[in-house]
Amino acid sequence: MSDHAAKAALYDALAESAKALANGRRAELVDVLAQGERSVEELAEEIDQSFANTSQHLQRLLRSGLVEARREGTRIYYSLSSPVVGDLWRTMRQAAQEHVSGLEQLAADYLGDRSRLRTITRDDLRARLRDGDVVVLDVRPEAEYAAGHIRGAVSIPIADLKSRLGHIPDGADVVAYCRGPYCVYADEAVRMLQRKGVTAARLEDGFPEWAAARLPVARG
Amino acid sequence: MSDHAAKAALYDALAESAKALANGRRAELVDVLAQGERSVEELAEEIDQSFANTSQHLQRLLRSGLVEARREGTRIYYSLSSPVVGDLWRTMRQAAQEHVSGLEQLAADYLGDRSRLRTITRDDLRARLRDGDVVVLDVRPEAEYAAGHIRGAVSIPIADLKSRLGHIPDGADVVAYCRGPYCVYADEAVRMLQRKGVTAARLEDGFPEWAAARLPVARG
DNA sequence: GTCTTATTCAAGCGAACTATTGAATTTCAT
DNA sequence: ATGAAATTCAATAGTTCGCTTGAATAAGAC
Repeated sequence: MSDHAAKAALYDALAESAKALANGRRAELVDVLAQGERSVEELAEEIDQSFANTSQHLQRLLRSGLVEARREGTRIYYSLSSPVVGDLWRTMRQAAQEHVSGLEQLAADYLGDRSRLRTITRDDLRARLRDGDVVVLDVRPEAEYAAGHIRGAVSIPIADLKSRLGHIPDGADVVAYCRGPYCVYADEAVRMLQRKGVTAARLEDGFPEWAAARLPVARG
Repeated sequence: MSDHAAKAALYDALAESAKALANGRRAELVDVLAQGERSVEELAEEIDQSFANTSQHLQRLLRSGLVEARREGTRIYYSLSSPVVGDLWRTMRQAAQEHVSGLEQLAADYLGDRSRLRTITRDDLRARLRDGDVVVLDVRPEAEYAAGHIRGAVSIPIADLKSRLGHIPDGADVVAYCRGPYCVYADEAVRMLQRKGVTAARLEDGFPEWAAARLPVARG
């Protein structure tokens, strides 16, 4: 093998990890898997695709080594192979945010108007958690809360929020969070709370970013 | 537009930054551009491709927003749009290192046997620079040294090393570095020095990694 | 065993990607 | 203006990608 053929082959292999994420559906899959392991069925539901297509994308991720599979009875659970995969997804998302044109508009199309949605940064939330003057709501599905959440947060899945509004103490200052910057649950929660007269804001991003920043987390 | 169509469009856009890097030749281009701006001609030479093909890949990177172009007379110089692009490339490379199977073999095919090549980490080099008991050699082309180098390093492009071996003081302890972990210049330099009886090691990676770690750098 | 459920496999087809070729464009120098 | 150099454009062909459809497996329940 000539020298530049060997070099080309090496860089082709390095590009494999990018190829694995070079598809919107696979990006969605990784985004969901960053919350914890999932079965094919759950994943297909999350990304609005057929089983066969979802399975195919998962096979591709599996071949790239970025995800792992585990069989449990009749179900197969997929998960990210390591934290570096989450890093890759977040870095790639940030690069897109800074450089891909038209992204803001697409985000607005999906998320709606966020201009009236108060947001706070991780550092702000951390400081306020230390002061203890804030109620933090994890509005993801319960299983995701169990797999890991911001230390001190309470689990109220978005679907249950309406019926549990009474549990929010009067005059509370609420911060809601969910999966990440493009997750709609926290937006919904904040809007619902604001309509009820509760002071509420959303964390700028989600749990994976919190954990990646090595801020305090808890499980179970 | 229905909700899951909007979501799909958003994630498609987020995946654009990965698509831009999802090709070995474009990965090589970004790797070179991480050293500083280059003309199309220089880039085509570096990645062993035709002008037309190189230009095409650059257009694609341009469309993704990851690189910028600047005209100077008859030449057009490309450069990375921001540091986050370098972060993306390094993260993606690390993900490939950890998860893409067969990569080690491909690296060995290109780089040859590295088992006799002493390597030192960034932190080690930093400590030894503080103690002042080491000669650091930047063996990249001179223009790359000028665009930025490890503070305290001396520029001896690999092509000039042979004729300047006399300048290495007797009994010196040398560390050579170049573009990154898969750059061959430092390997060559260390081998050449070791044959001459000089104690030499290569930095595990290259200048962009040093700079990204916010270790001391200099210019000019 | 048979049935059911979860997942994968296999084939097909339109779309996008990649390298090649040769012509066209832009800028500078004469 | 004319010519030369650097780069891009346009057309092409082979390859891979991505979604659909329907059949095939694998594991557990009956």
